Amino acid sequence: MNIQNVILGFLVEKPMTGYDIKQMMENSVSYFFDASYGAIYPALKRMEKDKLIEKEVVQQEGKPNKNLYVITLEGKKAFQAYMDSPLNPTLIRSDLLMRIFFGRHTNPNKIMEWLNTEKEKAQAQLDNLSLVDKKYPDMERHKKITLLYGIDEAKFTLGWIERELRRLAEEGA
Amino acid sequence: MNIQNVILGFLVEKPMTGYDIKQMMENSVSYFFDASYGAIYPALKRMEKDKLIEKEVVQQEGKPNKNLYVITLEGKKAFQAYMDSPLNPTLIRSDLLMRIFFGRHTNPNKIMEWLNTEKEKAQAQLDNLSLVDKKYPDMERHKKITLLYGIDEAKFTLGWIERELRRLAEEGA
DNA sequence: CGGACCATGTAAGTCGTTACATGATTGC
DNA sequence: GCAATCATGTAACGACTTACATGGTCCG
Repeated sequence: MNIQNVILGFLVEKPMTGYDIKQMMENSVSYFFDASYGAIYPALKRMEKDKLIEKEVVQQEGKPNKNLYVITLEGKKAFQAYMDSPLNPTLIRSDLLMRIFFGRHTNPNKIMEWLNTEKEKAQAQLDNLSLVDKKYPDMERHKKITLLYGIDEAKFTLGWIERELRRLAEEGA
Repeated sequence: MNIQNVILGFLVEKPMTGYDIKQMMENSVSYFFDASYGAIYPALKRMEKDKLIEKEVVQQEGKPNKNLYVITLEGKKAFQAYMDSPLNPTLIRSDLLMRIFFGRHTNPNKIMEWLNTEKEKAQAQLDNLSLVDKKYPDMERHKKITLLYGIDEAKFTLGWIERELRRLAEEGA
């Protein structure tokens, strides 16, 4: 999976601008994929050149013009090829776990700080996704599956962090 | 967190070769960080040039020579600087979730295939980590915390996958 | 005698990120 | 008046991965 596959996936569902795509990603897949504008815009250019998508300039009053991208037949085929290709392994890179792993070379307070930082993030994630879930009760089946996964995962992470914090507090006492 | 920080962390604990470091990573932090030889060896060279580590060539009989790397005082300081720097956010990139997200553009069988592929991986992860846990009962505290996290996470993933598989089977029936 | 393990390295390519650059409107 | 939102883009750089290259020992 790369940025191109993801963009194709969104454009299969409806035409969008680079800006739209970024917004979409942020409030739907951000907890398992993210991309910057610096990745999205060049990708769109490349894909247009490769005839996977077509640009349609939309004039707007009081706003800058938009480049609305529409997927082509070739683009749809490329997306299908991605969906038919072998599954790529999940990538995880956790600075928190790495630091805990080397935790004996720091003081316990720092570990608690890290855990608290991460706890807030997990809580924010949980709140945000729960809100999305409430806001769109008729969400498409598959999108809902991943959303619920995100919620479950945030709860799992939160639970783990809280248990660790409690343990560290007890040991410190 | 980058490869250099991680290498420094290992070398703080004891001198190692590039090969050792790779082995270590594979059976301790591989479920939240991984690196290839193509990343490790160049990093070691760079770090030696930067005086963070020193090379000691070890002659061996019947085996190729080893480059054993020892951390310097400067290296230890660099590691401490890393441990004192702000925590970096966890990075997750899940092809499985992305494909499920776009799952309505494929057939249900494919989704079950993906889930089964991932289930086997999670099971292998769980078995492997459980074995490590059993094998080293006196593991250093912090390393054990991350190991137990890995075990819990694998169980969580496994549970989720199994629930989804059951749901899909029921709906398909 | 073949595969697994030990051991190190480079070159080319991929795929991004960060920072910079621009500029209008809307709401507080 | 200032921040946020809308909207697009580039240049420099970073941080890898993959494939290639080499070669010895140990075990079944």
